[in-house]
Amino acid sequence: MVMSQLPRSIALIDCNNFYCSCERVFRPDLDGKPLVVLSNNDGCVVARSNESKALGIKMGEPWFKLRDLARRHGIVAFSSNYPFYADMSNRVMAILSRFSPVQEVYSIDECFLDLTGFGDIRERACAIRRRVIEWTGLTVCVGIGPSKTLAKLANHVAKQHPKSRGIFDYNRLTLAQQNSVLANLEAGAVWGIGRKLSGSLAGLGIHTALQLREADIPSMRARYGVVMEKIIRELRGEPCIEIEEVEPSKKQIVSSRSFGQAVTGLTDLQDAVAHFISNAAGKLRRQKSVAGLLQVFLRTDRFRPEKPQYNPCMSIPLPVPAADSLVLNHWAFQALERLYRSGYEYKKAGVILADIRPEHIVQEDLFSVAQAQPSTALMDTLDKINSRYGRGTLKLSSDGSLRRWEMRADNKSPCYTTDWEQIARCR
DNA sequence: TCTCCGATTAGAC
DNA sequence: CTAACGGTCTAATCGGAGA
Repeated sequence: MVMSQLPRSIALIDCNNFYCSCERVFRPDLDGKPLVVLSNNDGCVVARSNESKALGIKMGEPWFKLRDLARRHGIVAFSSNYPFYADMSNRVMAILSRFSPVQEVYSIDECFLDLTGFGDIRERACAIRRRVIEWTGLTVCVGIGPSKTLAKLANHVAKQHPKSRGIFDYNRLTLAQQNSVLANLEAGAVWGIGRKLSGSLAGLGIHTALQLREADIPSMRARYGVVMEKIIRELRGEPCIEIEEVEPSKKQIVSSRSFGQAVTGLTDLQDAVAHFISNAAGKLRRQKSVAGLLQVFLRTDRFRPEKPQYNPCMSIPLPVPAADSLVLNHWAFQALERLYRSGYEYKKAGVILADIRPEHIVQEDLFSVAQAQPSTALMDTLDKINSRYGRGTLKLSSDGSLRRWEMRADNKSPCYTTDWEQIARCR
């Protein structure tokens, strides 16, 4: 017997204007006002409410260029509050996970659910929306399609058309309707097609998602590689990108920051680097890995080309792979001392942990005296205390005591959901 | 000539 | 008042060094 394969129903659920909506949940007085949330250092716009989008504010725009517009329209700008958004995200993801056994948390505000085989998909999508709004105050859109790429695309359509009321199921369309949806979408709206690629595609006369779907796979693959082939196949309804239920462990961990003010002295840089190391090493230990390579880099202000520029970087292969903050910090300081030149205004610094592998298969140096990683126990204790009493309760003595490099954050909301002290402070 | 590596690029959010 | 332009991550690709 030949079974005709029903298309899979993959849903992409995405919170609308996530960071702005989080802020609004606890500030209903801001309903109807244009809101933006700024990146670290209050640098760029990374989230906009509908009112801000209507004012023509673009994603990633530098905030200082918008000061005038902001004053004229009473735009409210929040500094980003990541612990708060992360907590709200966890709540949303926990709710969504009840609607399917197969979930991939794709980003802080998005996840894929496999809804294949559930009876009334549209009813299920409605239930998802209702539940998330009721339990968190956040609004989500649900896009459904036979592949992740088409689910993303359906989600995009759901967001664009108020008529869809937040839900769009590509699988329910006739072939003619599918064609018309794709014909009305720019190729650049397809997941994986960014600025450069849409420009290049336009040169080939490919402007719409429909034209991209119809493109010749062998020649597109020859020109652009495997990724493009997968995108085209997925647009044709052939799933090529699997749902990843278990989060793969990181292959690289970066901790870096732009400074609130230019930094010139070595001690300030050491202070910042110690902070980056404890942050990165903490993440490394959380995923039970060790790093074999450490990189340290410094940056001057690239937006001021008239000032002397110096952007050095140093890689240190570690004699024994490590996750110990003290060990990593030791090597980072060695690198920093070699990189540092006085007379420059540093605007950013960071560390990168690479060559990452699981901690348990670490091969000890054959000839070293068996010294079972001296401060593993110390790091263990440090991690436990910090996770119980809050990040930054215990830290390296050289970490963050000077804080001259600290970021700008002029309008940060309280950590409403994660910090009792700050909850007490709101009315 | 082939392979491996680091650096660079492109994309996502 | 002024100056002010993010952070993390992956995969693919490229080009040079070394086998």
